[in-house]
Amino acid sequence: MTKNTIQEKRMRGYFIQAAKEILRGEGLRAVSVRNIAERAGYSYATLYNYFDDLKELIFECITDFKEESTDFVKERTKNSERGLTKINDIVIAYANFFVQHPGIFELFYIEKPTDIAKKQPTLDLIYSLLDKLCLEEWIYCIQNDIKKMDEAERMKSEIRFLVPGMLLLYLNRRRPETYDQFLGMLKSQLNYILHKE
Amino acid sequence: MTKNTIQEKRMRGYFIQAAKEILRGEGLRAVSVRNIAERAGYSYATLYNYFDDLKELIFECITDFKEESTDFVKERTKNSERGLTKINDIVIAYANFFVQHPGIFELFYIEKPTDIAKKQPTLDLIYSLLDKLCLEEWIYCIQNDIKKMDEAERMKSEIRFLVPGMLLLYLNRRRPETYDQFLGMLKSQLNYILHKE
DNA sequence: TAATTATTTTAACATCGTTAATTTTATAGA
DNA sequence: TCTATAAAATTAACGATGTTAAAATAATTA
Repeated sequence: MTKNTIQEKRMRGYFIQAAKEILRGEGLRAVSVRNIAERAGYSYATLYNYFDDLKELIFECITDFKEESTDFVKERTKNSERGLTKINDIVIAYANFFVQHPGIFELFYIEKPTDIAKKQPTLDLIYSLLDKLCLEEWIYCIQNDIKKMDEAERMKSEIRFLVPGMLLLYLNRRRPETYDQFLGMLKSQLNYILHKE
Repeated sequence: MTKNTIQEKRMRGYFIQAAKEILRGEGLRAVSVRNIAERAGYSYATLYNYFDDLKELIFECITDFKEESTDFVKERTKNSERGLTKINDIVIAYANFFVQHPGIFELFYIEKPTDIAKKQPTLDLIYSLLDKLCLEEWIYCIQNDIKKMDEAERMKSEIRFLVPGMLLLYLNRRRPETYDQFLGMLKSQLNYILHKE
């Protein structure tokens, strides 16, 4: 059944593209089978010729968005001074991406995968995304004796929980209330984690 | 319309009770109007005589669960040595409560309030819950010169984001994979936050 | 007991994801 | 080019969902 022909891939692409547009614009709760199909220019049942179910389609979007976020962060930090400064900037850019696309945050961190089996790699992808974005700079820091290995590990761990935690409270609970406050808080937390003695 | 008679309150209580049972047992996605009403012994439309909509009922449950979590934490930490040790224990007990009741975590931190206006106090409640649980001990620490005021503030802030962040990744993304790993990580992070110099 | 009010229930609507049956389109062989 | 067959897309339908309006029942009052 999985012929994976060019046409088949193209069709999948149409639906994925449509789903991504809705996700980006209106978030996860605005997505529906009929919604996506209409935007893709097909009937709702046609979708099921190319995806097992809606979940499969949605999770296809994740890998796409993962690359978008990676590009976004890299573009924004390509001129940052190497080392801790760059790590700082990467984390801020990463958080910024999700503030601009709350629907993608939902997808990455909140949406429950009902059937976990198949998507384990996808979950790994998300969990290690921020780590991967920073990896190169952490290596740089260790090689240049800016931080020790175990220090770096602890900081990575702190940041790994800090960012989703702050985003969750800001995007879903509006705490703090303004973006400026959010950014200020993130910067101060980061500054403290990275530069404490 | 809001007569608030005893009978009216009783009726609301029946529905709230039913909703809480489902939330506790099967989580938010298992909750439905017909579901709750059946468990409460009434028809589904009767619910709308006592609540504007399902959301209102669900958010009523939050205040109830808030007290349950407070009791849970207090009971679990009443014998802890005062000061940083007790703060440590409170945070761990708090996290533990949500691990045992993931549906309540969803309600507290994840579920999006579509109409924010009315529930602003409820959101404050959640945001400051852990802070409140620890407040007494932080005062103790400051008064006994264990920590300075600004140090304490920074630690409170770190913990405020750490706990939801870790819970989000563990409960919704199964990272880390086992509860033991989760607990170990939480303890090590807490230990570092509270005792770093 | 009769009339009125309050409460509860049933019926209905629009939406959702998904499947089966049906129609349309494309392909193959003559 | 016409026809038989395979592939693809569409419509119809099912069982859910939250919510509202109309109908039926129960409680209260005169």
